[in-house]
Order: sequence, then structure tokens, then C-alpha cells
Amino acid sequence: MSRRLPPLNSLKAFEAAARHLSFTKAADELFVTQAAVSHQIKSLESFLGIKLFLRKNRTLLLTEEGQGYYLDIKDIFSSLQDATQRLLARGAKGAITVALPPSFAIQWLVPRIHKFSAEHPDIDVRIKAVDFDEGHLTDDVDVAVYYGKGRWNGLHADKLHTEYLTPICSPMLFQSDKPLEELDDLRHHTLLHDASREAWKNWIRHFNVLGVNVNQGPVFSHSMLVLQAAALGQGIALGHSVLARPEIQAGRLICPFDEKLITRNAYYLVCHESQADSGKIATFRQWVNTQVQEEQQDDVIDE
Amino acid sequence: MSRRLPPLNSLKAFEAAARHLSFTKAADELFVTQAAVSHQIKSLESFLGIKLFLRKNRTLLLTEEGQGYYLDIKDIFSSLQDATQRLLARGAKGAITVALPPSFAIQWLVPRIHKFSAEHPDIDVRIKAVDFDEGHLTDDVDVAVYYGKGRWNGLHADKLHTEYLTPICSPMLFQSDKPLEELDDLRHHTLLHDASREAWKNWIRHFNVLGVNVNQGPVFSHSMLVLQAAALGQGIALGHSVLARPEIQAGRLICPFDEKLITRNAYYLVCHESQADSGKIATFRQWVNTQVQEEQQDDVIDE
DNA sequence: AAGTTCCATTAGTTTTTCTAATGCAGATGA
DNA sequence: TCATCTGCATTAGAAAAACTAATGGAACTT
Repeated sequence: MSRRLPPLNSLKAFEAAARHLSFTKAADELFVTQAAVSHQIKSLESFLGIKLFLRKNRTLLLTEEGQGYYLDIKDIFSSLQDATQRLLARGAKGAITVALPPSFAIQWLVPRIHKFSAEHPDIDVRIKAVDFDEGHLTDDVDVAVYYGKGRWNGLHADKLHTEYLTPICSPMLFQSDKPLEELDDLRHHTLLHDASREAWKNWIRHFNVLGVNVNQGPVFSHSMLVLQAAALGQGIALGHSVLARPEIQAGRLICPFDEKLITRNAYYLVCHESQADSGKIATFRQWVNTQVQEEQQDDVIDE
Repeated sequence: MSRRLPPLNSLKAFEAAARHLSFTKAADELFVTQAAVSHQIKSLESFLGIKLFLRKNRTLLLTEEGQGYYLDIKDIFSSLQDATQRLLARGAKGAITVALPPSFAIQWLVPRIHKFSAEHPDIDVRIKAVDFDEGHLTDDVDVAVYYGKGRWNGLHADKLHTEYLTPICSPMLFQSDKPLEELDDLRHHTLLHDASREAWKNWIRHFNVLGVNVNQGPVFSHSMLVLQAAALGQGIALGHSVLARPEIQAGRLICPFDEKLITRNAYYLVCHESQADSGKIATFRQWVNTQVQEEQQDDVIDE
């Protein structure tokens, strides 16, 4: 296939120059200098071996050949514009797949997603709960929620909530005969653990709580299970503020203490850097960020 | 007009990569490395914010969006190809205007131009005789014949004939009673001058001819008039080999001496450098050069 | 398990494109 | 009619884009 195409960037200059019949105006439009346009046109003319413009005294005219070529090129640019527009429109709607840990899905995204769907009926959201791994941003997943420090290579990450850890338990437990007045009273209670006992261990150490055996109490594989156990009065969990929030607001869980340990990790909404700012992904990111902001403002007002 | 066009050169890479479904093959086609294609595609995808390819294990696939875009882009490139082809075809035929001195037109081009027209019926030749000036390669003149040293700024020049000057006169004069056996006999004859008397002056000096008064004899404004005067037996002209040739061949003029002074100047076919190698101008140049070559070969054989 | 095949990435080079400063020629205008 | 302006061309050098060579990784093949 003999594809001797003209230098494409020169065509851009040619189209503008022919439209304005002025190199200077074309240059303004393209945000370059008049000299740049002059160079480009010259290189196009010399590639084609055909004069496209007649440089008259003070006006610029198209040659016959130039006129004909301009009409063609104009259409071609317009087609390209259309095609690109269609592509972008297509990228702006359709399905978006979100991968995230089940607990975050249940406690945060699912209760809110209907609002997104109402605002953006074009975008069909698919929620894919995955056991946490940080490798889920694959071909069929557009965005994911990761828990971590916010630095992933080649990925764009929006921090969602500033999280803290605080003990939570059923209100029944709080009213029971075992005291829960001060931190040291934790020694009388069962601790409920999430995946490992590290979280409680850090918390206890940080607030210098005495007499607590952190190695006791059941370990659950998922945060949701811990919350469930706590709600059922089986012990005291160390609640993530974000995940526990709905249960606390519903009154099924309470925070017996005011001590809050701000975590170094947080939930992040991540996507490929290159896709962060366009189409449906940008739309989704924007919506999520707005949600989070509104909630954190509410928190401030609550306190 | 919001023209956010994608980077045009990336589109070239995209089209090839999508057609081959392989960056490596696209790179081969475009005579670049695979890395270059990879970069271009990446920049296009990041401009659009949309993944165009799925990089699978060992195969490359277009995404849905990429597929749609490819079909559009393919057509666009093909339109561009067509438009450019049409333009070049148009540049290859149509009218060609030649500006040249009247004498050269009459003695050389006009007698031969019918051959060109026969070989290239698409090209309509227009001959514009102009009094010599070297400024005639303007907008409506495609090629010109200049007399000079062959160096004109920004112009392409093909040397036509190696010229020499030698006295010429009517055969009648040669047979008359005034002798014309050796150079010094020139003193007995009228010299016919072309525009100025410099030419004869140089010739006389170069061959060390004695006793000739160069300041005598009529001066004519055009070479043609000198030839005409010589043919009518009014004196001895200093003939340009190229211009006098037809008259000599026809027997209306003869060269009484063998002394020939090769000129520093010559006739050149000139055109704009940028247009020299394409379209009808290239065709015309090629034809003229062929003519000249054939004639000079004939000359060699004649001698 | 070693060898392939393809694409991605990195750093550095080459090429292209652009700019700033002038030049030039033909209007325009006092 | 002389100075000024407007618009394109040209030049040399700066900036940006494109490309290369080398290397790495992942998933096939043998």
C-alpha cells in the first residue's frame, strides 16, 4: 500500500490558513507564530510540489489547486472531528465497573449508588466485590477502591475518607453489668479481631491501656463479620469509622470511648492515570469525591 | 471553533497498528521501531482518555471503542490519500506557461514544441515571449528560459546548450569580391551588433584580430534582427550557436571561420526549486533536457 | 527450563517544529 | 513623497516531539 501521505501537521496549518486567507490569523488560531505557519505551508507545498497559495502584495489567495485541496481537507478534518467526538461520547457513557472490598461496597457504595444512577442514567454501574488484593484494575475493571497509603504506580488515586479507629460495641453490652467506663475496663471484655490482631495491638499500645490481653478473642476474615459480631453483642470491635458509620447511625452500635486513632491507611478510589480525566471515569470520580466531601462536612457539623 | 483534534501523527501509528493488530508490524510498515509505535499509541490513548487496545498475553486486540474509531480513521486516511492523489494528478496536467526571450522561442522552442504536445496531450503549453529580464518567473509563469551563469536564488536551473560565438554571414557575402579568407579580412566588412558591441569586441580581442574597427556597424535590439540582417547580406554577425543553427542548417547563413569562442553565459531552463520535481513542470523539464541531449549528441557526430 | 514473542519502559539522541528578530515589498496616509 | 504599516519570508537558535537502543516482564512454545 503506497501511502505517501502529506505531513499531517502541515495540513492543520494549511486548513487554518486557507480558511482565514491569512497566515497571521491562522497562527493566532493555532497559538503559534506567523513564522511557524509560514514554515509549515512551505513544507507542505514543497512536499506536494504544488503552490497552494498566491502571496500577493497584501492579500493571500488560494491557487486553483489550493482551493480544491482546501475543500477536501476541510471535510477530512471535519470527519476527524466527528469521529473523535463520537469516540469521546462513547467513552463518556456505557458501563463502568467498580471493583472494591465487600465491606466497603455494602457499607458505603451500595447505599449511595442509586443517587449516581439517578444523576447519570447513561452510565450503567457494575459493582464487583473482590477480596482485597490491589490487583483488580484489569481490563474489565474501570475503577477500584484500594485500602492503603495512596501511592500506586501508574494509577491515579483519590483519597476518600480520613479514617480513624475506635472501639465499638452493641448498646446492650454497654448497659450490661461488666463496666465500660474507662479504657482499662476493656480488660473485662472480649475483643473482636479483623483478619489479624495487629489493629487492636496498636490501638492499645497507642493509648497506653493496661491489663488487656490482646491475644484473646475471635478473628474474622472480613470486616463485615466483625461488625456483625459486635452488633450481636459478642464483644468489642475496633471499628473503622467509615465502615461502622451506618451501624452507629442506626443505633445498632455505639462508641463507648472518645479515643480515636487516625489510621495511616485509607480508602482510595483508583483508576489508570491516563483515564482519570475523561469520560465516564471522570464523571464517576467526581461524583464519589463530592459524596465524600459532603459527608465530611456533615461530620464537622456533627461534632 | 473548538478543534481539539487528536495528535495527528499518533493517528498514523494507530491506523497501522489497528490494521495489523500488532505494534511490531505497524512499526515495520512505518519504518520505525516498535517502541516508537508504543509511545504514539500511548500518547493517543492518554489524549483521548480511552483505551484503544487490549494488550493480551501475546495478541493485541482492539477495544470496542478502538474498533469503532479505527473504522472511522481508516476512512479518513483513505479520503486524505484520495484528495492528495487528485491534487497531484491535477498538478501533473493542465496548462504550463513558459516565459522566454523571443529569439530563443522562435529559433528553438517553437520548432520543437509540437513534439512535446504530441507526447503529452494533457499538458497545454503556453509560450510567452518576454524581453529579457530574469524576473519573469511570477505567479502565472511556471518555467522560464534565462540567459546567464546558471545561479539564481531559490530557482532550479537546467543548463541547456554549451554555446559558442562565431562569425556568421550570408553565403552571398562569402562569395562576393571582398575577401573573407582569414580573420584579418574582417576589417573589410560591416559588423552587425547585438544590443551592444561588447560581444564583437571580446571576440576580436580573444582571437587577436588586427585592424578591425569594432565601433562601426549597426546595433540591433534583438538577436533575431541581427540574424535577419546577416541573412540579407548586410554584414557579418557574431552568431550564438544555438540561435543561428536553424539558419545555418537551412543554408541561409554560413560560418566563414572555424574559430569559436565558448561563452561563459548560457541558456538555462529555470523554475522554482520546490516545483522542479513534480507534476507537469518535471515532465516539461525532462522533455527539454532530453531534446538538448539528443541535439548535442548529433553535434558530436557531425563534427 | 530455556527460548520466543510482544509489548512497556527508560534514558538519551535525533529530528521536527517553533520562536524571535529581521527583512522586504507593496499599501496607506499625513 | 516620505514615513509608517501590514503581511509574508528568512534566519539562527531554542524548545518540543519523536525516535532509538537496550532492557524487562509476562505468557506462550518446545
